[in-house]
Amino acid sequence: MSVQSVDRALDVLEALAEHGGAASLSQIAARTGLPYGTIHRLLRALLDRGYVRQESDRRYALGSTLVRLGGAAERLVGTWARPYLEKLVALSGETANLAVMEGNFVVYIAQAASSRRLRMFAEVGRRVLPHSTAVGKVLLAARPDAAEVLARTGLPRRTPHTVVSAPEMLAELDLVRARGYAADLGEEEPGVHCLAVPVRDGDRVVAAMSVSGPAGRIDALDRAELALGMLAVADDFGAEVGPALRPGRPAPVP
Amino acid sequence: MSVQSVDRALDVLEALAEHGGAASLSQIAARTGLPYGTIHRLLRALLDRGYVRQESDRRYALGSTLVRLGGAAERLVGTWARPYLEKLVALSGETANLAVMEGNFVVYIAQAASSRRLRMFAEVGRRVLPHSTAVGKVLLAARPDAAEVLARTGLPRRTPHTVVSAPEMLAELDLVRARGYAADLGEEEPGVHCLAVPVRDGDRVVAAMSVSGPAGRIDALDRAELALGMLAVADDFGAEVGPALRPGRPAPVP
DNA sequence: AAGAGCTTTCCACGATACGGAAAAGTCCTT
DNA sequence: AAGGACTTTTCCGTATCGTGGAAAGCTCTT
Repeated sequence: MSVQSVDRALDVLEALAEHGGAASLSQIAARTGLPYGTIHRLLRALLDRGYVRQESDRRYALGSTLVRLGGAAERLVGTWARPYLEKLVALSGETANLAVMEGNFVVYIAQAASSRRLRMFAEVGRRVLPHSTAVGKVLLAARPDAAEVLARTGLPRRTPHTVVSAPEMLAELDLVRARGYAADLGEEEPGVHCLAVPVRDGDRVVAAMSVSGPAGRIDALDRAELALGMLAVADDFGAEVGPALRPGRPAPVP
Repeated sequence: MSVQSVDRALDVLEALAEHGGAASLSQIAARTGLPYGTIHRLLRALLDRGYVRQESDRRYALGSTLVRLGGAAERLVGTWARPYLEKLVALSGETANLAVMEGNFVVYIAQAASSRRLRMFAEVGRRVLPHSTAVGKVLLAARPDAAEVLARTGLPRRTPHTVVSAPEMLAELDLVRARGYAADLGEEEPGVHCLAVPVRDGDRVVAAMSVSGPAGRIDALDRAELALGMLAVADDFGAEVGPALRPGRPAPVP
């Protein structure tokens, strides 16, 4: 139920992105499994529009049109979210993020950085699996099909603390639902702890907001109290812009 | 020599961007001239991949995948350009930008900010008409079809200093070609002056670099001397990464 | 100089996207 | 509330448009 050539063109773009933004035709072929002729034709189409540029060594790289388009998309999402994320920064002193579910992945779509010297690096645009992050757990906890998602993605170990057993994760999701927030205690990145709460549009969870920082500083905070404050911010945000984040369809199966 | 459905899908994305990132199906139809059924099918394909989101009022908006891709593209272009832009900042003390021509527009694709308190705001991703900016004049001066571009875009007045007559602008472009750099003396934004130089790949101008800041500070500098320094930096940059900026096709006519 | 590897072009086939038109849904207006 | 106008979504037969294998053309090694 989609357009083959568009789908493949997007595959090509994403293959480029995963190669750090630049790759040769054969590298793209290896990654996408598409025939050379096809890739070349798609690249020409993207080239004509500035979505891709060709370097002097014939490799292909993501082009400047994407900078503009991505900027527009980011501004769109960012303008809505910024004031609320800044409230979270004020509340916690740590970097705040907004994330949504995209297929089986979690994508960070906006950020407000803490003003502290030691702080989380910008990760707007980053895609991670849900099982090893606080935002992921919140989003997963809201899905009736959480078990299937985990079955599809697996629970790869990211650090010694990552929860790698599906039943254990499902039990933790019950806990998340019960207390209304999720924690990540160095499960995605060693030494980095996070707290996340759901953003609701009515009774539906459409996104998650989190604060993250060095383990020591996060653990020094009263977790339940901070979560309470975060929930208030997230509820305000959800009431204002929730509908705009609502996904078009339930869950694309890979 | 391109793929119809990919081309149209990109038209749809760009139509969305031009509507401020969100638009209804019929608005997209009005802008692209494509039949409803076709647009709907393309939107579904983009929806499935997260390039577009559907809001609760059924309007379509640019999606979060674009944030990720745009970020990757920006990082890519930025990495190449940063060291050179920073040299310009060191040279002038002002914010430096890299811009390319995209169709009839000028797009800023990278920036290095001045460390001064009063400085230009980030404008990566911004699209402006060429006649009212220093980078625009440099890029226009390099095109044999400058007159046609001006005829297509017009020369809308942005400030009291904007040059709004095409013959006058063409005369100024001659001057730009002759002396090798262009100036914008408050023609795009009141009180903001810029100096721009071409980035060459061989004998071809593929981009422009500029420094911009408050009128007083820019005017205090020796313009010819600064331009000379900037040209040296731009030539180095062009020699290293010029080919990657080379546009794929001449100029899409709107 | 010649080869190996990668990129680009070509072309006949048929799968795929097209798009008009009808159905379904939504939102004003009376 | 109910009708009507508009917008969005679905449908389906047809012709077009994209497909991909294979050959030609480059470029950089051995």
